[in-house]
Amino acid sequence: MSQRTCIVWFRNDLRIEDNPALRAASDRGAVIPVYIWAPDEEGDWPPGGATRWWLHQSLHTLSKQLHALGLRLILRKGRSLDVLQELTTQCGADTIVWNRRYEPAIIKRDAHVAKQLVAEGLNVETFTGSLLFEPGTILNKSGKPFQVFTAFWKTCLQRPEPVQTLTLKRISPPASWPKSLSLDDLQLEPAIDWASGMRDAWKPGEVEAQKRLCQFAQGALANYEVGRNQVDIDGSSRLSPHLHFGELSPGQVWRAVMTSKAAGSTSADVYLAEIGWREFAHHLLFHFPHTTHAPLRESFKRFPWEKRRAALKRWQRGQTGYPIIDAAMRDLWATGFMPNRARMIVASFLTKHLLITWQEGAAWFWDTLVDADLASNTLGWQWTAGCGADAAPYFRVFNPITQASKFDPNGAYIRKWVPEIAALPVPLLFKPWEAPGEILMSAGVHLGKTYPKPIVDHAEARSAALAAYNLIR
DNA sequence: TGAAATGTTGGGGCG
DNA sequence: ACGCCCCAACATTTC
Repeated sequence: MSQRTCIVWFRNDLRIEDNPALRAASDRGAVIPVYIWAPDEEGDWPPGGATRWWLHQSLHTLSKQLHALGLRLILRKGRSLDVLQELTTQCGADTIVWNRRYEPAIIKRDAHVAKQLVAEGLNVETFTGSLLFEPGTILNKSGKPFQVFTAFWKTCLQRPEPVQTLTLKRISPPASWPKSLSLDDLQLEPAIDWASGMRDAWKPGEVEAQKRLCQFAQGALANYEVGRNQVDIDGSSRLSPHLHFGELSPGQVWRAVMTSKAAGSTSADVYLAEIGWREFAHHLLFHFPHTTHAPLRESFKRFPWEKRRAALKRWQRGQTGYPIIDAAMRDLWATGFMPNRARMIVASFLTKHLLITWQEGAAWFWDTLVDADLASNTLGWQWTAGCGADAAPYFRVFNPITQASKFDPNGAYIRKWVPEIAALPVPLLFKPWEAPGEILMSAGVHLGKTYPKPIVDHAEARSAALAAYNLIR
């Protein structure tokens, strides 16, 4: 009697360890791992440039890992349902398994795919693989979704702890392998090579993700409460892209924190709460799928956003004349990343100083971040703009000078990314327009030529933002 | 997971 | 010694 054959549909779960779908498949019979490139099934959010670059590297390492287990990663592109149907027929597979994703367009697609496959007599099993808590299961006393983080997270923490880790026992290949495209056929990498900054900053893939997790849990975690805000030394974990692509499961992160020497400290709790925000974002998107493009708070539909093409471009390229903003935006452009503190500062600047819609900011982040995640991106931008769940009050306008002096006190971050003003001393480095002529001269800075004058005046922009927000109160 | 304006307090200089 | 003013430091409120 020939063994059963099971297709594992890999998506944002590009790992071997603690992978419920892969584990289930290996228990069922022979395993055929598949990745299908289908960007036009992602609704209004096809993967951006940085995401595609990362995905290429991550698929490469996953493929190598599977090879070491005696398997292959079958790569395909096209309509997911068509590919899966073709493969099940070709391989005589009777079961298709995957770990669930929660983006609105993907939920719809997956439901359709599952329905069709089941209608053909195939077994479909799906799993919770990228979240600690399944969306829809964390509700308040009246059975509604939480819109305030602390209440949400408190409820999560009362649930049984995620303690299990799934490991593979044995895994067997099918009798024969179906055809696969080569990774280059997917054309994920940029035609013009702009990714050198990303190559220097990142090592995608499960093995490196595990290393970074280990390093973080033994190192920066202990000082996370303070360190996460220090953009100059970067005390953040930098695990977000690994989590987004599922190279790590949140359960693995959870356990690494709980078994580290920092376990139980305030820093450990603060870090776990960040994992909690990730959960919160996914749950919110699940309950309020329209928030990817519309504000959660209805009143913000009336907000007088301004169309400022030129200003948007200067923000995107790090040419606003505010050093901390420009440093962060150039960091993003070069490395596909920005520390969370910097994200809040630049997001506040775009929406409040420039009065440009958060959707424009979200779109830019979507294209440039290696950790671009629809749920987190949506929550983050709506939070900053003041129109989302548990949002920052509308009158909270970050002062880019104060923020820089607090979180980049020596100016190291600014000097790294805005070298043309590096010779200025602090605190003038944070506000070059206040520097006396002779200091600018000796630092080789010519405002308006070698570095832009500020795009707006802070005090004026602040009161304009407050006035605009008053209109919709 | 702010910033700025306004209010209060208390030490020290000074007439 | 005393009151007055200045002002830094801190607290509160307002946006």
